[in-house]
Amino acid sequence: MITQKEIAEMCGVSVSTISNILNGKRKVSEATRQRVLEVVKQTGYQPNYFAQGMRKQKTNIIGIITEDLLQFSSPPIIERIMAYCEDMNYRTILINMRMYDKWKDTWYNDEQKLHSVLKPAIQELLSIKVDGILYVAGHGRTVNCFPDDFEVPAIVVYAYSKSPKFTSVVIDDEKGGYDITQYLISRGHRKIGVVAGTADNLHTQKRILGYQKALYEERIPYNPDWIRYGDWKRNSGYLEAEYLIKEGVTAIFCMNDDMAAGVYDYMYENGIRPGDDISIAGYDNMEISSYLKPALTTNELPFSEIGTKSAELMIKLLNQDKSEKMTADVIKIPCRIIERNSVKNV
Amino acid sequence: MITQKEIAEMCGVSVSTISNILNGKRKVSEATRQRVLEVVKQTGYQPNYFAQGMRKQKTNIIGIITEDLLQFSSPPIIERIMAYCEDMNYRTILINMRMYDKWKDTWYNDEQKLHSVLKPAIQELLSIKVDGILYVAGHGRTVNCFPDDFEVPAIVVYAYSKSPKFTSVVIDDEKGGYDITQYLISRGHRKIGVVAGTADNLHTQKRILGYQKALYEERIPYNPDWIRYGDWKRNSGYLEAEYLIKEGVTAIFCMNDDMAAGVYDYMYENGIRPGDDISIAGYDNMEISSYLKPALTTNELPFSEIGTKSAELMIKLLNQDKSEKMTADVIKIPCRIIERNSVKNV
DNA sequence: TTGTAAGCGTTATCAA
DNA sequence: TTGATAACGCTTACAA
Repeated sequence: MITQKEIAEMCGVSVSTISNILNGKRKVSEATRQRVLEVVKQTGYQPNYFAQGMRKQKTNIIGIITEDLLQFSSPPIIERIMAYCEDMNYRTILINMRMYDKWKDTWYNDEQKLHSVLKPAIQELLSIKVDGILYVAGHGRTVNCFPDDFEVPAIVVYAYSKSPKFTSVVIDDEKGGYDITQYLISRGHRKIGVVAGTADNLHTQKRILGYQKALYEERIPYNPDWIRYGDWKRNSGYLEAEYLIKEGVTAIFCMNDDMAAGVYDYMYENGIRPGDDISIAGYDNMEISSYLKPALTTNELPFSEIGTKSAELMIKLLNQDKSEKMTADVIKIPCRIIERNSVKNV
Repeated sequence: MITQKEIAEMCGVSVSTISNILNGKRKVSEATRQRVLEVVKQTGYQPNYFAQGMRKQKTNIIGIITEDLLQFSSPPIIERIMAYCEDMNYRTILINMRMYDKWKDTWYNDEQKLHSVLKPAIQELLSIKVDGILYVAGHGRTVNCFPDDFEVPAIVVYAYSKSPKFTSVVIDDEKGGYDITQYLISRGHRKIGVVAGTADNLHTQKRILGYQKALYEERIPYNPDWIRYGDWKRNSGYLEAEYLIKEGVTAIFCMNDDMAAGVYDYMYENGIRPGDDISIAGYDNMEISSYLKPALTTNELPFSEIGTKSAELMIKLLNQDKSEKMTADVIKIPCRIIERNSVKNV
């Protein structure tokens, strides 16, 4: 690994001159500049980030902490964060806490478990002197990741920050629920059942709010019995379909595609044609939604936009004056309806 | 960020004493040891990895370079690498080259494109003084990632290293093709068609070899016309199904689940019952395989094992004597057949 | 048993 | 326009 010292020797100048040239800091004669840059190019010299970071106390590195890399939301979010940072000449460093591997699904609201792995992760990033930290949640909820007096710029991604000191970037679930319901209504449906997620889930709650809002705006009465809570799994779509169909709904809004598939299952088994007889809308735009027959109309999760937006905000945070302290905020990214063939006019 | 110097002051000893205690290097009086460790704990002191790495020229960090984090193979492989390294007290650092984002699918055999991003990535890891590098390919093939005289321990994961100097950890495709064919034969099938991947693909070629071997062992004549090359997409399963079925095969081995789904499509459209009338086996064990009706028997890709094995080899490499130079090798990890309902006895 | 000092590769300050 | 030197936080050889 070639160093500035070696370059200096090869050029017959001092290391500070090399450093100055590389950083464009001071006036240097064009002659030496050329000579040095030539050697730098030839040798393929790369600065040592460790040494740089040590000296400058800032590294141009942005730390990313992910709750779980295997969550389907994580890779696309992280990918876009990395892309944006790369474009802006920042490096990234990723710490994967692997919560699911360690605790299955018992950690969502267990602060103790979370902090037992989060604290070392943060320490590591701090010790490495990252310029900022992005916390990428793997499960949407309100999460307490950073202490209120945290000194490094930090943003919470795909979950709501408990502390109002930190900006969160989240899915706009209320709008998502609203849009889907609105879409169904625009196709003439007025009796719309819902296969919701688990009742304690934030996504579930906000999407229901959106559903209510859309009904309200159209002056359609809201019937709480038509909200059926599932567990996000295919079978709970199957189970709740029966109830809703007996209630006489003309459309069913499922809060994920798997449960929508379960609704299809029930319909096929009972000679009801999805789409033609009863309309169905899903959520997530997972692979399965295009495989279903008829292909499922669903709401696409905006992971890429969430990633890009988060990185963008972080870099903005880093480049602002300390004085003008950007106020923390909750940034909501809308979903996009993917129209396929499971919703028909009534 | 608390440093050794501050700890030293708080304890009234020198920094070298602190360092020695922390690294268990030299004899230190139990009294001071206790005192120091107490303060360390209280302050939550964390060593600065930069400084450590600079001084020691070794960091206990393993670099991971991934061709593309969004490939479905990458996250599970990387997850297991990270898990194993964490267990063995190594940190990891991930560089995502994002090849697909940059060049769609035109980069597989374009060394120029590859090296334009790989070289800086390697430089970065080198400058950071990682102890070793794992190269995680996103597309199975023979790849030229490291120069022959590369000084840092390196392993190629999910692809074959062009240079024999480096160990590769790959899927055992030949065994995979063999196992599936063998399985079909054991169910009484003797006329087995294949919907293969693209002809120039390494996975395709090796799986065909396995197919041939299984036929040969059972003295079943090999009919090259029954190998139909697709493009991995669902529709090519649909297209090739027609030919194979007209040829009178009783079973079809598809080299991925998507193409198997295409075969199902053709069968449904033509009143042929998948499983009952003609048996089907897939490959990959993607989500869709359990959704198909009947659920698809398929070969699971051993990403976790590949990840674990790679990390294991790396750490073994790092801990061996320089002298006994472990010989580079090609480690083949077998797939596992997931039996579902698409294969019936004939 | 403990401390001093040099050095890892940079950058910043100051002097020449 | 350039160079010497100190400092960042840590480890280690050597001295005490």
